[in-house]
Amino acid sequence: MSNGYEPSKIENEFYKICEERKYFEVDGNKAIQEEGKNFSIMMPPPNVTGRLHIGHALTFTLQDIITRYKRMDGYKTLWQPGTDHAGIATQNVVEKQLLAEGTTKEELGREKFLERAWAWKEESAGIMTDQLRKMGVTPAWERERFTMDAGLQKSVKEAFVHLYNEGLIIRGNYMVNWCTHDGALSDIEVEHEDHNGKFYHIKYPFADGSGFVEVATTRPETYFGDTAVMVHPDDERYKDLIGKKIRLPLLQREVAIIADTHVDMDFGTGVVKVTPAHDQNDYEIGKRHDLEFITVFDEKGILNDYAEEFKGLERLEARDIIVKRLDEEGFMVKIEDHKHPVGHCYRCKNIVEPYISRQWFVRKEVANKSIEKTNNGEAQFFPPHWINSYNSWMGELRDWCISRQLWWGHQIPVFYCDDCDHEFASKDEAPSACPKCASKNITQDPDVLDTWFSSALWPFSTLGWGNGDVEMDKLFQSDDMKDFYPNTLLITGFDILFFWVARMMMMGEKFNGQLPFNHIYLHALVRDEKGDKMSKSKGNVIDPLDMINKYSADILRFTLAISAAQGRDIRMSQEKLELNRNFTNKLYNASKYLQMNVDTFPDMKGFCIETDLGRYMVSRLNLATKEVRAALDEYKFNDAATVMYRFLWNEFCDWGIELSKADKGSIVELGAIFKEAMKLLHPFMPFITEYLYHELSGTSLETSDSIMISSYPSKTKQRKEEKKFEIIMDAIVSIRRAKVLVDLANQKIEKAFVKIDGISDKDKEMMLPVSARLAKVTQVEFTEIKVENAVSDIAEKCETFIPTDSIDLSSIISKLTKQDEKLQKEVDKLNGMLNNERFVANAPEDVLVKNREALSDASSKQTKVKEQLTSLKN
RNA sequence: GCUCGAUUAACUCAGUGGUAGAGUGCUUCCAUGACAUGGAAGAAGUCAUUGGUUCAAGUCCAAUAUUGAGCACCA
Repeated sequence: MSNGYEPSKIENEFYKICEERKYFEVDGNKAIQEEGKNFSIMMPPPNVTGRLHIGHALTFTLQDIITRYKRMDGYKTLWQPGTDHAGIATQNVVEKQLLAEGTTKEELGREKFLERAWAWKEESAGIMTDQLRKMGVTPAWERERFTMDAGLQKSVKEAFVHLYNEGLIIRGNYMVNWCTHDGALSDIEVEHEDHNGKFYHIKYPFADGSGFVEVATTRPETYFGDTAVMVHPDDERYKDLIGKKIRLPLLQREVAIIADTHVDMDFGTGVVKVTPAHDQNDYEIGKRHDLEFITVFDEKGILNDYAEEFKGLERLEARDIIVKRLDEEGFMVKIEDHKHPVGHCYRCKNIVEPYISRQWFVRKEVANKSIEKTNNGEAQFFPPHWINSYNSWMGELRDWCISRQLWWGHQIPVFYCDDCDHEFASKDEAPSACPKCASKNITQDPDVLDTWFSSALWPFSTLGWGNGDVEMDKLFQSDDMKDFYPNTLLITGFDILFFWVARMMMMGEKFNGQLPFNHIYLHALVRDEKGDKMSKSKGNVIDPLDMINKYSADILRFTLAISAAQGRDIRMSQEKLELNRNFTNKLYNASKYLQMNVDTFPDMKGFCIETDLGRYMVSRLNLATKEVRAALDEYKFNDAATVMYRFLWNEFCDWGIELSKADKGSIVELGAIFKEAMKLLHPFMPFITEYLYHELSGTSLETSDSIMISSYPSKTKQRKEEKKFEIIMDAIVSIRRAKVLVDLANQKIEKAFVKIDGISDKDKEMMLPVSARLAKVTQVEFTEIKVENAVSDIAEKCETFIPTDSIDLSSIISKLTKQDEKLQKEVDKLNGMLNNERFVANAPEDVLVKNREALSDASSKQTKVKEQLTSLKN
């Protein structure tokens, strides 16, 4: 072990071996699988052309920890990997590439463009999954899927056609969110952000020439589509104007002044232009008042004939030109600064327009049963408060716009007959004839589905649902749906609760009659050390791959896990990584110590631990095992990691190893215990634990099984030796404290006396060499009485005396006085409680017992302190 | 505006009605044969504020303040 631990080499090698041995697959742990124990978790498919970022690192680390835990705990385990075709994102990347080559997708044509997109997908797909491998994660790679692979194309069609035939997918002309670059977007794909815009006050003259009203708008370029002007019916200022006609500025078109309570009299001028084809509210008003819907620009945002002299201009570029003309013609009253929210496309950041368009929608009723079942507790959120967000979003659910004007994606499986206009949905790739008139002239809808439509099916489409016979034998086992649906757990970020989780819930329930998950764990955001969001523009991005190179995957994983408290954002910093690097260093050195003394160590299984120290450490390991399991079962990753940090460093190293220096016979046992602890830690730090385990066993991964398919520690019983060691440790600390009093803290001293009651002679005998070694005293002696001419320390379970000629009385007196004050406080508090009749009457028995004991301990300790003080003062 | 969080040691954060916890940092000391990426001892708290429930509140309830997120939104 002398040449040190080289994480990068070990991590790559070990990963490769384990993957080749198919440990990650469903039956990778066949030898330890227990009947009826199944565990399944779906990887949220990252974008196929994406790059690993710190958020991925967190989510996949947590998923891997749970998966490895379950796999070692005897579960038949499926962690389903895959990537997402990410419609808009990927198409935009390919379009940019074309642009750089001086061409466009239109020039290329749909078929060639798709070839390009597939080629790009093939080229970059491996990058993300290779980066995942660097993290040391263990999904069942042989079952890796892509949301547009042949099988999933089938299952998407299956789902679509089913919903279509039930009338739950409909096509209609509605107002949608329109990005002039990316086309229709669903409501959640629009990000609202405050803009420092302008408020343009424009004169709208009466048609009869008798004056004007002042109308305020933030989007003057839409006024060509005005089909009314609106005031509040109760507004005294404008009451008489209702019914009057307005002639729109620069145009000959006349519109009526109508009244509607939607108007806020106190905002702006109280007069509102109504543009039903370009504003969500106006759309509703237009329908209410039976107004004309005039669309003034095309799908690319280019103004049309209605804009008359401005025809051909782009909507946003036209704004200033229009305003200038209005001003020249005397229609402009004033321009104010105005802060207001503006919707942006979540992919390209373009300003989104409300736009009337014919699109496909999934009706919101699809979700009804999933909402009901979620609230009946069929699926459980971690942390639980997320159900509130889920419910509030579900409560305001609107029809989901699923058609996208893209080429990259699942083309909508609806066909139109060119001859009889019949419309039908079909699972066939290319239906040959119209089912109504048998015409062969049929055309498929050119649009594709929202990426999230295929993602919504992920928890079951990957289990073979709707896949037909595509790669049946390779990808699936016959019982997959039975074994793995509902998925045991979903781990993902709260940022895609609506995009993805809610949609999976509705689709999963709809097609399988059961919600797709038992547990849903939503993790928080990873921020920088100051608590700021990481972003490229701020330059505060921590790249997980850099951190793996600099530290190791183990250290990155452990740091993320120990920071992952439920419901709280994670502050990531190099400092934290360094602390955990120190921890791995500690583990490495502990192994080195063990091996300096003994060459190889047995496994705990079937090995009898006989020494006092061994039995004590086993007891502590058992406690740690119990706590780690409990924490993992509740997805408290931070608690589990903290328990192991504490056990391995503060208990095993600080006490176990140190005590073993006085009892070399126990070292072989400590090694066995350490090896078991490596198994406990393995899900968090898979590589160094594997390495140390084999080092200490005298084996190697190349020639023997990995601990990742060995049984997870399960013994949780505690032993009576704990009491004994509490006393020993108390005595050692007490002697060390007493030494500080005579300024001999780290020097070896000749003699110390310890006064302990209620301990057997045999235990005393065992204590002597141990305490002498750890407290650095040549000779420790027991005493029944107080030792004169000595400094002393009063601990929980004992008193210590160090004889000395030169005692600095003042420092000792001040220490004892402080101790006395503290004890007095404690005694007072406990007395107060125990003298309170109502407390004694109401508190449970165990609390009473505990408090009585605490009181008697505290007051007997205080008595000793007081005695010391008196004798010193005399 | 509505909803959901957060507020605990100098810092980062745990905390499950029953005497307030960890790591880092700080103070003092130690290069002892696993480890200075280390070891020992210690100091450090009005649990944001104010009420309430309870024998008992950091923990439950209400209000306030500060702060973060999500949703909605005024042309």
